[in-house]
Parts: sequence; structure tokens; C-alpha cells
Amino acid sequence: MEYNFSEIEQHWKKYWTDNHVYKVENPAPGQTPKPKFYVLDMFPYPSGAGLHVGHPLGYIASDIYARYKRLCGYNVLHPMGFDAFGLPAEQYALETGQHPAVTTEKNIARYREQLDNIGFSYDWSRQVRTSEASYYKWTQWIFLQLFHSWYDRSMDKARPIADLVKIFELTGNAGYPCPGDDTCSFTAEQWKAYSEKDQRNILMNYRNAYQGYAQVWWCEALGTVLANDEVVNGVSERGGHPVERKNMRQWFLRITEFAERLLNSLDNLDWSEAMKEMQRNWIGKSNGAEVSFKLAGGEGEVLVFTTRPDTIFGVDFMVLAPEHELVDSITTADQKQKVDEYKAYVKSRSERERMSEVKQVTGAFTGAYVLHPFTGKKIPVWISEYVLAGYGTGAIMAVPSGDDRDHAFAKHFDIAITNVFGDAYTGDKAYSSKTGTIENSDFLNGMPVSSAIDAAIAALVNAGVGTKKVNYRLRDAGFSRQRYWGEPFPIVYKDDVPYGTDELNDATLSQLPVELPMVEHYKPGPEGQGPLANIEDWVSLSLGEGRGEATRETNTMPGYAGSSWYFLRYMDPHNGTEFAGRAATDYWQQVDLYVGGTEHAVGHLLYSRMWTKALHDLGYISFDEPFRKLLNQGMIQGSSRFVYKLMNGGIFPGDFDVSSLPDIYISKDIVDKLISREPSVKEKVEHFIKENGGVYSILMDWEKEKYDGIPLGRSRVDVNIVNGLELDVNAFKKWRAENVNAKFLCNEDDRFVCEAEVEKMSKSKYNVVNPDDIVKEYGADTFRMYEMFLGPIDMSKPWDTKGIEGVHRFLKKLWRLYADEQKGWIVTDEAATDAELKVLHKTIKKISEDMERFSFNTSVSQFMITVNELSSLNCHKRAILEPLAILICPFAPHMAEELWHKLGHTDSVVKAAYPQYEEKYTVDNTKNYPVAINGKARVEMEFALDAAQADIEAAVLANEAVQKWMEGKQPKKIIFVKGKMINVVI
RNA sequence: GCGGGCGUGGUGAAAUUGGUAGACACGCUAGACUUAGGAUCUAGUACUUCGCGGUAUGGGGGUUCGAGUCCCUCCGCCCGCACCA
Repeated sequence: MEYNFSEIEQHWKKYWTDNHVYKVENPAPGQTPKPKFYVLDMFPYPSGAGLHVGHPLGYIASDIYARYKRLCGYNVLHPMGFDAFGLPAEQYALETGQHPAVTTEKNIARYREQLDNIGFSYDWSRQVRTSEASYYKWTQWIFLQLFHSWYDRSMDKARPIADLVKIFELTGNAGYPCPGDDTCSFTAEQWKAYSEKDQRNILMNYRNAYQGYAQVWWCEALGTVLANDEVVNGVSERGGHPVERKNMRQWFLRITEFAERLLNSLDNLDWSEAMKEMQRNWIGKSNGAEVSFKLAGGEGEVLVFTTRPDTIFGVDFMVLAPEHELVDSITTADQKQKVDEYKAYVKSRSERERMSEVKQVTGAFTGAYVLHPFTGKKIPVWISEYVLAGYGTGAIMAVPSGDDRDHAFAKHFDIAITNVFGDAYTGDKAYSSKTGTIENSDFLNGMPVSSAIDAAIAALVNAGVGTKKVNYRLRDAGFSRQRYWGEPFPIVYKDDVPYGTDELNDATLSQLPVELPMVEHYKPGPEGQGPLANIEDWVSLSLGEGRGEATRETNTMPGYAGSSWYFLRYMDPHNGTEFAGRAATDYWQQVDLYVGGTEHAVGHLLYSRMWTKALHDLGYISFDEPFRKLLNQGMIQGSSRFVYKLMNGGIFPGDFDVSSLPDIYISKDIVDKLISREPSVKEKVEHFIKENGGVYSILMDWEKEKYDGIPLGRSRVDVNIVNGLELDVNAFKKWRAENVNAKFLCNEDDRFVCEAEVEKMSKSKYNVVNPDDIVKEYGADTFRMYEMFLGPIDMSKPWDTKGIEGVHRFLKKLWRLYADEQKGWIVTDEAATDAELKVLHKTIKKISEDMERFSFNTSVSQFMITVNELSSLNCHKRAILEPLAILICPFAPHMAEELWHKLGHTDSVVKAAYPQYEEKYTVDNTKNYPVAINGKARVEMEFALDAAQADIEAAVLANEAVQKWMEGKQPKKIIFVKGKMINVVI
């Protein structure tokens, strides 16, 4: 009875599906529920390329953990779905005319097939797809909740906009500053006197989902707005057309109002420090002051934000962002040309360029001056691209003695530097440390930085020219896309004022979802609008008798809309009246374990945190953080293979017909010897070339050539036709038509060796390994265990198919504990010995511990050790092998199920109970102590664990080997750590 | 430039709390069984040395009876980013 994995896996796959083994039930009303556990994977975007072996890494880890928790008695929610809206499907549609719904469906089917091959325990009846109307209905509904709410800073929570209207009617907006317009101020009477349109314009500046203006990349030639990704080197990726910045009305989520809360509640999350740090940096809280500098000889002021108000006496110039609104009005006539030229130059530069050329100092002088608030000194105003319009006030006070970039700028443009740090500033480098005292600064002289900051702010406030200010890097999230394949907004415009469809009081029009209409083509609408703008009879609607006309919003929502709340839908996926029933969300609560890559560190993970907080504040769910524990899996990199080929170019007389020469490939190990100029190899190569009709003289002069003078080329070869490093020569000949007549110079063992290099796994690098192929050859159980065995789950590591043999051998060896090739089933009911029980219970202990710390690679090692030990004990006893089958189930579910049924059970092993270890079998009575002399381990001595220290010390000193190392000296000290080691210090 | 992470055999790695560095595998080398081996089994495999031993966790320094692990410093690699005032 052999381990026939493909038969076993086919059989149980069908059994699990037919019997709905992985179906998860919500507790019935009134029922005392089992404890719950929610294990979630970041759902994939179903791309056309399908899965490669790197994708399932996290899915396998989460599946193992979910199965483990299930065996431990939890009701485990472990769902999967698809993030199905997105740009690639639309681009594909533009090229081929196929509807994104069709290609998406096709891709999902392919993904599903691949996932099913690996034996995941997903409850597919809970599958969600973000592009389905029954799902995006609720994405639209949540958008409306954000639209109809605002952030109450005093209560620190989102509240319905109706509450705000009541406040305005009673007291105006005093005490409720407007986040979208800080100059906005009105009384209750004024509010009531405003027109509906004016009122709604004011409310828009409070809403959590609001309209504003933002710059987008506009491509005139394509007639469309482009994503950052689609702009490469300042031109469009498609077609290479010029692009420019264009201001457009857009939807935003007011995530900045949640900034402080998003920052603070990170402390309570079980996420890696790296992940939390990334979010903290993205939110980017900084404390400082806003300072106003009056323009010299004119009206107006320049407002700056600074974290170092203590250095205010060191200000030597001001810098505005080139896009700053004041630039045009303050620039003097004689500087206008230079400023305009500089602005044009900045406009031509992409974000990437501006980032990668940090060291380059550029800028222009506006000709304008401001006055120092304390000294009245005239300070010149410059513009430069290193100041960003989007951060702070878009202007800085430059202190070259204390800031590196300001210092470089001053040196470059020859601006005199005021030193406010005394001897700490040397003149050739800014002193940016926050230690030391402030000098040359009037009333701040001699103060350490922190008190100088407070004193400076106090003085600024006192003089009425500054305020203490907290600034965040975080910007509101753009929520509009001028695209087709996304959720339509449940928004209509009346008289250019946006209304939620639920405000229309119309049985039909108020109904969600606003379905994505079919379109004939995916070309953009007029003036940068999305394709939906082309469908006139969809866009315009009549509101009925006497209520006029309206038009629909033609933007769609961005990719992260659907993924911001999908974890809630899994809890109650078929609910037709709510996004998820309260009973369901109260039961399942937060995701207990969320597994996914770090690429979502600041996008998806921040947005879904905000949505969860908003839904919580508005009373829809009872928790305000979505993901309690986050586990980031590392990337599986590709291991590319390269072959060396003799190049036939450039060395021949002009009339030589190069195409008559054979294609000669040379094994990597021979190439190495060639490069190190081994004479025997030179002969061998020349001989081979001659024999195959080549011209060997090309190698004759190598003594004069450098390494790169050897005419060798390196080209990629598909990793799937290489076994380890050995090229399958016949497969290579078939791989590409031009390879048919290739000649191979192999090594002494008649092997052709390739070179390997670790790179990102991608089609263009020919290093993609498809999980289907691995599963076919070794089985899903081997594949699952091997992915875990590769290393710690959170580390990046290269894929190497060769190593899978070891894990496959292990599973076969495990199988042989239960079944013999000749004798068949060999499990006996004999009582287990103490030695066997010890192996079992130590294994249970180790695996359980590893599981809790997600150390799956060491679990696999432990299983290997266990099987090795049981094999040498010749153990075929049910008392040992039955619990072992349960232990292995999370890792190798198919084999576990087969063994479980062969052991006589009729129900699935999934429903078994996880074995518990007994302490008495896991503790040893004695310990082989390493005995060290001066910290160097010299001998091993065995002692009972409960032996008295004095007895042990005496025995150690009496030991012959110890005495030899002590060389007759007296011990100064003996360190004894119970259960660990003994160290004799002499 | 800023932020985060990582450096251990030929390779993937282990060492969970400062306590025998290299578990478990891959690969490699022998051997057994076999018609055969991409099956199975046995032994060996960090470097160095005939051996006793010595040397090794990117380099240098420190704390400690004891450091892969803690501290300082330098070097290298990877990832993220919005030059963040």
C-alpha cells in the first residue's frame, strides 16, 4: 500500500465539498455560542496571470492556523473572496473590447481552481466579490453614511450630519471649526438665513466624504486622467504622450479628522512594530508652530509651519513651494522671468525625479521680502521644489545653521548664514541635533532646545504672530476615479449641488444599489470625465412631477472602497437588508488574525481602520478596530536561471557570414574556469567549437583580453526546464524554435550547469513556478508543508523546487508508520511504551507552542524528528499514531483525513479534538549538563534534575577531565544554572 | 535624504528567556539493497589539524562567569516613501 497522494487528494477534496465540511454557521438566536475565532487572508485581485507559488504562502499559514483553532474547539470563520474591481481589467477591456465583468469572471474561475488544488478550508458559501451588485450595494450604503456624517472633535467621534445641522440652528458654528475652510464662521441666525445651496456648501466642508479639488495627471492625447502608475518619466505609459497637472473636482474621505485616533489606537494592536511605525510615519504627526511673516512694503503675510520655532532668530530666507498661491502676486517685475522659468521647469519634473535627485539644489528668488516678527529684519523670499505645496502651509522659514536642506540651499545661492547654535555649528554643516543651547537669539539665549521652543511659541502668541500647531503629514484620501470598472456613486446633482440618492425620497431612485450600467466602449467621457459620462440616458434623470432634473455622478470609487469593509460582509454575506446583521458582527467581532503582505501597510490597512471607526461611531458595529493581530508573510522570490552562450559578433572580418556559425552554449562551471584562465579548459573549448563548425580562434587572444573580453553572452532560461542547476537540454531545444540546433559543451559529468540568481518572481524573468505543477508532481500536502518549511513566515526567501524532495520523503516516511508497501495496513492496538509516549507528548507540546507563535517552519522540522524517532522505535501503535494524525491535519489535511478514516473513523478528522500533552511525559529526570571551564564547554556530565547544587559541584570538581582543564588551579566561582549548564571559573 | 528590516555552513535555515552555535532539510561523498533507480536504507559532511586541539554567527570595540542574542561603532544587502520643514 503505497502513498498515492493524487488518489487520496482527489477523493477527500470531493468528500469535503459534497459534505460541506468547511461550512461555518453563525449561532442561532438564543443558542449559547461556541467561542469564535476569525482568521482572514487579504483577498486577492484576480489578475490574468493566475497564481504563482509565492501567492499561497500566507493562505497556507492562515489555513493551518484556522484548522488548528478549529481542532481546539473554536468556531472558526475562515472565508475567501475576490477584490474584483480594478484598473487592469479596464485596461484589458480597452485593448480587447472584452467586458471587464467577463474577464474578471474568467480570472476568478482560474484562481478558484488553483486555490482548490491546495486543500484550503475556506467556507466558499461566504465568498464575496466586490464587483457584484449585491456587495457594492453596501459599499455605496457605507459611502452614504460617510457622506451624511461629520467628525465631532470635542467628542472625538463621527456623528450624523443632522446633529450638526441642529447645532448650527441653535448656536451657529462657534466651537465647531470647519475642517474644510477655517475662515468659515456664522451665527444661528445667519445659518437659518442661508439658501439651501449655501447651507449644503457649508456642510460639504464638514462631511466625512466630501467634494473638493485636487490635481490629477491629465493626458490630452488620450483624453483621460491617469493614475500615478500610468505616468512614467513624465509621459503616459501608454503611447508616451505628454501629461500635465489638472485641477478637478473630486470626492475625498476626511481621514485627517481621524488622524489622532488612528495614531493612538495603534498601541493596542498586535501588529509588528515595523507595520505600526510605517503607519505612524504616514500619519506623520509633528508638533510645532505656525508663524506669520508680514510682507515688506505691502499687504499680506507668508504663513509658515515649523517644528523648530526656537531657531526663529536664525531665519535667513523664506522658501515657498513653486505652486504656492502667493508666488505670482509677490514676485517683482525684474524677477518675473526667472520665477516663471523655474515654475515651468518644476512642472516638467515628475514626482520620481524630484525624489531621486535630492542632492540637486534648485530655486529662484521672487524679489519679495518679509519682515522678521521680532527683529524687523528684511528676509528674502525664494521658491524651490524642495518645499511641497501639500504639506504644512506650503512655505517654510529657512534656518541654514540648523537644517541640512536649508544649509545646502544657502550655500548654493550664496546667502549669508546666521548661526544660532554657538560653537555647535561649524560653518560647513547644519547643526540639526536637538541637544545643546540656543545662542545669538535675544531672549532665547542660553536656553536648551525644548524650553526655547516653548518660550518662542509663547512670545509669538503674545505678539499675535503665531500659534502652537500640530501638523499631520496625512492628507485626505482621494476617492474619485474617472473610470468605468468600479462602484458608481449613489450621488445625483441638482443645480450642481450633490445629494445622496437616499435624500431623493423616491422609491425607485433612492434604492441601492446604483447599478453599474453596461457600456458600449470604455473610452473616457468629455473633459476628463469617466466613461459613464458617455451614457446620456443613465446620467440624466427626471425627479418626477415638478421636482426638476438631476444628473448622476459619473466618477466611480477607487479600488480600496470595496476592500475597506469586506471583512464585515463575510460575517453575514447573504444579508439583503443590512451590510451585516448586528447579531453577526457582535458575535464575530474583530478579525483575530489577518494575514497578508506588507504592501498594504499604509493604504488598505489605514482606510479599513477609518471605515471601521466611522461605522462604530455611527452605532453600526461594536468595535472600532478591524484587525486585532496582523501577520505579514514575506515574499517568495523567484530563482532565475541563466545559460552562457558564445557570442558570434564583432570579432570577424567584415564579409564573414556570422549566421553560419552554430549556437554554442557553455556550462557554467566551464565558464568559471574560462574566466580564471585555466589552460586545459581553453583547449577543451576550442576543440569543441572547432568540432561543431565554429571558429575557435576567437578565444586565442584571451591573455590580452580582460574578463569581459571573453565573447560570452548570458540569457534567461525558463526555470521549469532546469532541475536544480542542471539544464534539461532536450527541453531547452524545444523551448524555442531557434534552439533546435543548439550545441552544448557540458562538464565532465556530462551535465549542463546554469547560473542562478534571486529576483522577483515574474513572467518576464521566466522564473515563475506554478503551484498546479508542484501539486501535480508531489501533491498538495507536500506543497503546503514545503512552503512552510522554507523558513519563517515573515521572511522573504527564494523558491527552489529542488528542496521539496525532503518534505515529500518525510510524508512517505510518515505514511509507512501506518502502512507497509507489501503488508498493507500495519497499525496495531498494542499498548504504547513510555519511550513512544514521550515522543508523542513532546511533539504535541512543541507543535502547540510553535503554532501559537506562528513558527510553522520549526513545526515541520519537529514532525520530521518525530517520524524519524517513531521509525527507529518501529512504532505502529494506534495510541501514538491516532493523535499524530490529528496533529498533522492542519499541515497535510488530505493525508490526515485518509489515515483518520483508515483508523476506523467515519466522521471527518476536521471534527476531531486536538490532543493535549501530559506533563509527565514531557519532562526529563536527568540532564546532560555541558560543563564549561571559563565559559568554554569541555565535557558533558549527567545529573538528576533535582540533584543538590553542592553534590553537583563536588562531582564536577572530582571529574577527571575537569581537573585536567583546571590544571591544578582552584576554582574562583562555579556557576550553576539548573537545567542549563555548569561553568567553572578559574 | 527619511523610515523599517536583515546579515549564521555550498544552499534554505535552527538556537523561543544571555547558557553545548549549525537542529531539521537540500546538496555533496562513500556504502548497502537492486535488472534498474529521480525508490529505500546506513554512515559522513562549518573551517582547520594526522591527532590533542584551535578558529568560526558581516568587521571592530564593550558589558558579562558566559554574547548569534544586550550596548556602541563601522560595512554590506533588501523593502517602503509624499525632499515633511
